[in-house]
Amino acid sequence: MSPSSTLAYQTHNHHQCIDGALREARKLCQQHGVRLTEQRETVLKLVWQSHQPMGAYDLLEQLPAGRNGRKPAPTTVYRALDFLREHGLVHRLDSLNAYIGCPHPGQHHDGVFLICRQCSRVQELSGDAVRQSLQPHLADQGFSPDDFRMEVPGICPRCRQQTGATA
Amino acid sequence: MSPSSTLAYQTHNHHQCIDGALREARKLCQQHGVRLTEQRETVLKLVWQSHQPMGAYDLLEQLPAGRNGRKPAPTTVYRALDFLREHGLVHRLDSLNAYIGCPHPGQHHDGVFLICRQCSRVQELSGDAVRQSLQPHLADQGFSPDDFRMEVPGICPRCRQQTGATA
DNA sequence: CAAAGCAATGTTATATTGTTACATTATAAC
DNA sequence: GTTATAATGTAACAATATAACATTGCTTTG
Repeated sequence: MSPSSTLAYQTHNHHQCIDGALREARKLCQQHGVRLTEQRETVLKLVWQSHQPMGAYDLLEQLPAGRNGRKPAPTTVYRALDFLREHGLVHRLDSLNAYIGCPHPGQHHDGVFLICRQCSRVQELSGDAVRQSLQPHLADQGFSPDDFRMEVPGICPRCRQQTGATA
Repeated sequence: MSPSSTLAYQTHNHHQCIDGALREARKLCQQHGVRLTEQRETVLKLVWQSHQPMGAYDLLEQLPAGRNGRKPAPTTVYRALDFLREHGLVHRLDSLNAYIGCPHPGQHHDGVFLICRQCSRVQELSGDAVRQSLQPHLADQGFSPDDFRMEVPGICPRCRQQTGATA
């Protein structure tokens, strides 16, 4: 696991996160034989501007106007997000209607997302433990899962320190 | 765990599910000292008409007109759903923007929701196993979780039999 | 290179889901 | 009964997402 994947709740040089994400993205798209166009890369950069998930319309607002000088329409950003999600570069957080960059694209597509309800920063963990623990119960039910994504709201270490919250 | 909580993917007398849910709801509301008004009960019944989650506007369509003969507004159904959720009688499935009755209200508020992508029926399991398996990793991160709800899309035993799907 | 075919983007309109604010009515407490 | 509070009605609107069709731009191949 790359170092950048455990940094959401620590001070770190975020440029490295961004650069790493873009490098990974270019590599993966080349491997998959698909095009990381300028717009797609722009949206990916916008998603990666922080470890906080971004709404589609927030991203839209930040997209630069096209050559005609007009602001892009929602479709634009949704298409870019669809592409990035198909190739595992971005995740959608259903509990927030928001999107966040994947710190280790191409490795596994499951994941546990720790979402701080205070600062809204998100840390992605591997979903392996959850999958393991769940598998026997699913077998009991005869249920065949597609994936094991999970969103866990709570308080991150940083915010707990600052506010003194204990729960 | 009551028998009704393991029946979503089996043929069963669904009236028992409905009756049980209403009985439980009345009991719980009395215990909590809150009012299960007619509208709230109506919405709860509508949610429980099947093991398939219902969208808020689907519920709204089925709500009877008031004494003035006019159809209720969205607020109406959202308020009822908010109430039912606050008291653990109904869950919201974020991945579907839809609502489903809780088969064991008042027991635990976590849960794993198996969602069949074919028939869209939902089976709720206990979230204990998931919580257990995740706890050490959360401790590693210093993260204090609020809850452990999880939505797992997949294929239920019934649909797998019918379609021969293997994955 | 030119033309064809396909991928990506532009454009417009609309669907779906959910909320805010304020008025009115019903229930409970005194 | 009167008052306080909870519940519901009503109207407008905000936020998120999709559909349908036109246009532009790559890229492949003759």
